[in-house]
Amino acid sequence: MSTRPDPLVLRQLPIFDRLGDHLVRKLIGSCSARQYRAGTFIVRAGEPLHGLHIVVRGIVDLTHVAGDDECGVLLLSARDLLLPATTLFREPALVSARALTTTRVITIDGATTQQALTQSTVFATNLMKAVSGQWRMAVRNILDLNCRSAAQRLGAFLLRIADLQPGSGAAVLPIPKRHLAIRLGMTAETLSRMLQVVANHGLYLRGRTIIIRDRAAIEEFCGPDPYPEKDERTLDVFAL
Amino acid sequence: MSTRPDPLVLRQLPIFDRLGDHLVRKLIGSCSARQYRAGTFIVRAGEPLHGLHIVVRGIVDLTHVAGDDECGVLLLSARDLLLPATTLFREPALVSARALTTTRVITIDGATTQQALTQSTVFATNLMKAVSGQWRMAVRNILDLNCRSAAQRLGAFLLRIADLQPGSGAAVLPIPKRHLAIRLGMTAETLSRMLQVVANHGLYLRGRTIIIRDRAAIEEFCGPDPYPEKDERTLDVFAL
DNA sequence: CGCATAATTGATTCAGCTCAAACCGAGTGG
DNA sequence: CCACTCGGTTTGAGCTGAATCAATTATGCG
Repeated sequence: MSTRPDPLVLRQLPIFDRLGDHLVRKLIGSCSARQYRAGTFIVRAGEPLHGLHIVVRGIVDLTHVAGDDECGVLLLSARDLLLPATTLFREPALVSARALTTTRVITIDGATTQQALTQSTVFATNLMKAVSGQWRMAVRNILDLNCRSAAQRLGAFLLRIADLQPGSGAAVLPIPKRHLAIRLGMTAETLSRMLQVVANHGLYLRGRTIIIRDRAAIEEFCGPDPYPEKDERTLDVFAL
Repeated sequence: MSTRPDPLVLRQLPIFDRLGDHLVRKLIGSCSARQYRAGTFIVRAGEPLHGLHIVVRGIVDLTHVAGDDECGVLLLSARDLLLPATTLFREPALVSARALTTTRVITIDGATTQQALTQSTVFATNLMKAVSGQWRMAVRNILDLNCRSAAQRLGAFLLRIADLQPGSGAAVLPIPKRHLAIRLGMTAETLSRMLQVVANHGLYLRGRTIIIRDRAAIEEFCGPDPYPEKDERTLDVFAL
C-alpha cells in the first residue's frame, strides 16, 4: 500500500515551482506515498487531515455523502492538492474525498509543510495559487449548476475532458458514468437521457470514448462558457 | 468618492494579523479607499482588478450576469477580500462584483501587495487563509444548491444571518429580497412563496426583520447543516 | 458461465420557473 | 392632502426539466 515516491517526478509538481532545491529536498524527504483502490475513502467529512496531500495519479472526487444520496463538488486529478485548507488550518474536512480510480497520493509531513510555509514566501505563494485555482473551479461549478441545463453541463464537461486529453486521439472518460452524474449534479438516469440530447448536437459517448462529430454545434448548444480562461492548467489546477 | 481610510481600524483587518508594524504601515500607506452606491459595479466579469480590494463596509455580491438573468455566487461583507486571486495572479475576473448597499472598499496597491507577498510568509499565510475561507463558502453553496430545497436554503440562510447579527435584538436582512433570491439560486417569486413555507416552520420575515419563533422547528426543517463549523469568522471569512 | 453492478428505458410526479396580473409603499407633484 | 407613478413584492395559473420509481438490458468479473 505504501511505496517510496520518485523524487524526479515530484520535483515537477507545481507547488515546487521556483522553489530552492534545498527546501524541495526537505519537503520531498518528509513525504510518504499511498495507493488507494477505486471506491476507497481518503478522508471522510468531519475528519481532520494530517499532512499536505497531493494527487499524483488517478481521480479523486470530493463529495458530501448524506445517507445514500451523494452530492459532488469537484473531481481532482494528478497534481492537484487534496483539501489543502483542511490540512493547513487544521479544520475538519468539509467534504469526503474518495478515489474513483486507482489513485496514488503523496503526503508531505504536516510539520514540515508548516515549517516551509514560515520559511518560503515562494512556497506560500505556490500553495495560494493552487487554492485560488480550486476556488475558481468551485465558482464555475456554482455558475453551471445555476444557469445551465443538465444537458449543457454534460456537453460542456465532456468537451472539456476531451480537450484536456493529451494526444489528439480518441478522448476517453476516466470515470464511470454514475460518478459523472454525481459530479454534474444530476441523477444517473438523467445523465443517460441527456447523453442522447447531447448526441443530437454532435457529441457522442460510445462506451467511454468521447467523439466530437460537430464541434461548432455542440459548443453552440452548451452556451457561452461563462469563463474567460480556457485552460486552468496555467493556474495550477487540474480539477475537473 | 475617495477619502483617507482610518489606519487604526484597518490595523484590525485579519490579513494584518501577526504582521509586523513596519509592513502594515507600508501596506496601509499605499492604500486608497472608495465608496460605492448601491447597485454600482466594482468590477465586471472579464476585467482585470488592480490592487488588493477589501470590503470595509457594506455588502458586495459576486454574480455572473448574462443578459438579464443573473446568477449569484457569494455575498461579501466587511473584512472580506474581494476577488483576491484575480488581483494576485492577474487573472480576468470570473464574476462581477457589485455593491448591494452603500459600500466602502479599500485598495492596497498591487505592487506593494506583491512585494509584501515576497517578504512576509505571515502575510502570505493570512491571504491564503482568507482564500481558503472563500473556497469553503463556495463549497457550502454547491452543497446547498444540490441537496437542499429552495425553502431549506432560505431558512438556513436567514437563520445564519440572524446568528451573525451582533446584538441579540431583532435581526435584520441587510439586502433587498430580490438580491437574496439571486444569491440563493431561485427567482424572486419562488423566494416569496418559500417565505410562507419557512414561516410555517417557525421563522418569519416581517419587512426586513427576521423573527425566529421556533428555533428547534426551523433547524429541523432546514436539515442537518452539511458543515461542521458554525462560525466561519474564525477562518477569516465573513461572506454570506 | 452466472452473478453483481452499471446503464438504459419508460411512466409518473413534483419542485421550481415563467408569464401575467394585482398589490403595496414611498416619493413626488399638483 | 390626495392622486399618481414606479419599483419591489406578492399571488395565481400553467408549464417543464429533472427526480423518482420500477423494470429491463448491458457489462464486467470472479
